[in-house]
Amino acid sequence: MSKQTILVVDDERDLLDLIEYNLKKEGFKVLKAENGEEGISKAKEHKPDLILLDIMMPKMDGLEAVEIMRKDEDLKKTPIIFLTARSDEKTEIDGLNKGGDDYITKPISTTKLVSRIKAVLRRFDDSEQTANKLEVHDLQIDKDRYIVLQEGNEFQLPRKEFELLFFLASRKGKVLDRQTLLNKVWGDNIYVVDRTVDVHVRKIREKLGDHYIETVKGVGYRFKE
Amino acid sequence: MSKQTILVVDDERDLLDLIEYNLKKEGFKVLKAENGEEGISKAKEHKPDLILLDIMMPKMDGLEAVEIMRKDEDLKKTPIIFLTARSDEKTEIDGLNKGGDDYITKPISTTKLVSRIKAVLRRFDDSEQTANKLEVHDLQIDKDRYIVLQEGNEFQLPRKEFELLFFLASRKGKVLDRQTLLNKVWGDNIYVVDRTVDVHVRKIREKLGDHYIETVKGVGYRFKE
DNA sequence: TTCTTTATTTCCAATTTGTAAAAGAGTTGG
DNA sequence: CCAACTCTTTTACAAATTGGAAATAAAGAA
Repeated sequence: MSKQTILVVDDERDLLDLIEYNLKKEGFKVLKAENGEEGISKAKEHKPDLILLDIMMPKMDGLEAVEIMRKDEDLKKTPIIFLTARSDEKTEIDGLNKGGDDYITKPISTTKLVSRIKAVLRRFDDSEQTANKLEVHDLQIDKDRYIVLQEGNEFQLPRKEFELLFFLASRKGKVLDRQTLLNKVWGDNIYVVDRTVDVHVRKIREKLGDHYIETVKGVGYRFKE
Repeated sequence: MSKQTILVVDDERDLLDLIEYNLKKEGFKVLKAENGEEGISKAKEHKPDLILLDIMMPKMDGLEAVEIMRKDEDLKKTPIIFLTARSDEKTEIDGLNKGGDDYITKPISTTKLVSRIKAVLRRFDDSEQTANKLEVHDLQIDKDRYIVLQEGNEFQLPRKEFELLFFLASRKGKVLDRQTLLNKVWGDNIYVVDRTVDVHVRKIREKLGDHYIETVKGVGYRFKE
């Protein structure tokens, strides 16, 4: 496995360095940013595996930053751990509602920090990497171009439909329940009703025909083998 | 799968009832408590699958309660979701450090509440550890695909029939009485008459032939060895 | 035979999915 | 910045399937 990258966003430079030192010792690649804006731009640029985000910062605070990140397609699924001073009694609590995945209070025990990071990364690790091009039945699904070819015809599916199709097709034959699909395709911290999956399945069927995705009643959906 | 139990601890009786109503509608079993003490004792007694815990309560508040629960062997690993009023700016943030697993602010959208609960439960569900493929006699039973293969022919059994067959086959040779089958296949707190098993056995025999499942009169059924 | 247990059928209820339509978000181009 | 689009999500209702209870028949044991 290649080195995992962690972006640390905090306005205290000393703390930033301390964290960097400890994470590097653990074999992570570390990026630093000193405020929300810088954090966002570095996040977009480097797509880190995890973001450590201070809540209290000048310019743009952590909560604002999260809201923006969660709207970004690429960052939507990136796990975020908040850092917060224990005495921040006024800090908004709903950081987790806004899309954080864990919470760590300062002062920080570096041991704890590392183990929390590893725990969160583990939770988000979907090791199941697949190639970017799939050929199944008479379909060619190209994730680089977000395009589906069916007997020479080119379909440009909307993002969610495409990703759902891609995920199902990459696990051909396996029945996947709605919750799994939501977690894997939509992301772990996105909460939508599971019937949303049905609607997308229907739209895919509408465009490509209904012989690719099979319904397994009471269980979920399966890409035909 | 059997019904999952959720313990809701909150001092506002109206809210308690509202949550109960919505969770029951979703098929959860619901326990209620109106303060921390009651919450702890009910938690110890019933070992719920998840606890929804209000932070602000008279007598013993949610954070105190969590601390105690986390010291209890049985409750240590039970996921906890905190409920908190949006305006509780003074509420201690470190609930999550003390062992909370998610945070929900009031006023509560019941749709969101339910999906968060399901997400957390899912994260904590480590039950899926059994092999998913069985080969017995001339049958291949594949739980990933929810498919049974018999000499090249593919059967797509309805869920209950499939699960019953899978369960029996995975305990080849062992006689299982109806009640056991009901508990294991239907779920612990589902109450149906035990003749239901007979009907499903018959349907399986109808499709795959009656030489797989043997009747042991007065006792139950056995998958042929 | 008679009593008990299981097999089988049938019917209805409950659950699950399909479908359409509307509301909500986000984008794009003028 | 607005208007028009497209995409996403929710909601409501229809359609399809599954699951369960009851009734009757058949089989086995005493």
